[in-house]
Amino acid sequence: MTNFWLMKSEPDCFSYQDLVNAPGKISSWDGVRNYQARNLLRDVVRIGDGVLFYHSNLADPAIVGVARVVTNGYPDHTALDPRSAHFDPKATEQDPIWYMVDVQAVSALPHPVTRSMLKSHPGLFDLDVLKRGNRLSVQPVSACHWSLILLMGGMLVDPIQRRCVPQPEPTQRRQ
DNA sequence: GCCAACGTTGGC
DNA sequence: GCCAACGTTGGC
Repeated sequence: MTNFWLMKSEPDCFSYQDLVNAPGKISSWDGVRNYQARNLLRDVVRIGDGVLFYHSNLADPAIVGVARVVTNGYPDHTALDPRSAHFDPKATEQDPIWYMVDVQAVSALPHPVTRSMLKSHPGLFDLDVLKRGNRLSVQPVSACHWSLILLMGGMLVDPIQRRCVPQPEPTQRRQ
């Protein structure tokens, strides 16, 4: 069963283009230091899951691309490195505390789906990232929201599920 | 175990 | 740059 996620990153720190430029278009998603997100990365996120790449902390935050999870969760070794910005003195080899997955860029959205676009779509009123004060850097996305956001971004073929994106049922039909 | 203080996130 | 929301820390 494929699950879908939204992952947030400040593009000044790590952008979707940085992921595209990485060897094999793959990078570890390291530095997550929140227990709720850690639990998702360690226990729930799985190889093959789809990722919406969200650029945060901008004048106009936006979902800009699709990525794929290419590893299950494994210990985030940057927590053990005193030189790392994400060093955690409580982490040890025996108890790494923090976990990460690797993600691979799949396709940029033909056009970014901005936060204001997300907010203005009635089908996305309950999207987690739009909720006030939601700071979780890894958030679950429903299959419906996933498809809808791909369509809004101009992507007609789902590159994760390898099929046409299902068109939403028209709510009204002309005679 | 409570809770005030503090640091961080991130939209605006 | 402001500030609300949230998570963590640490004194008690």
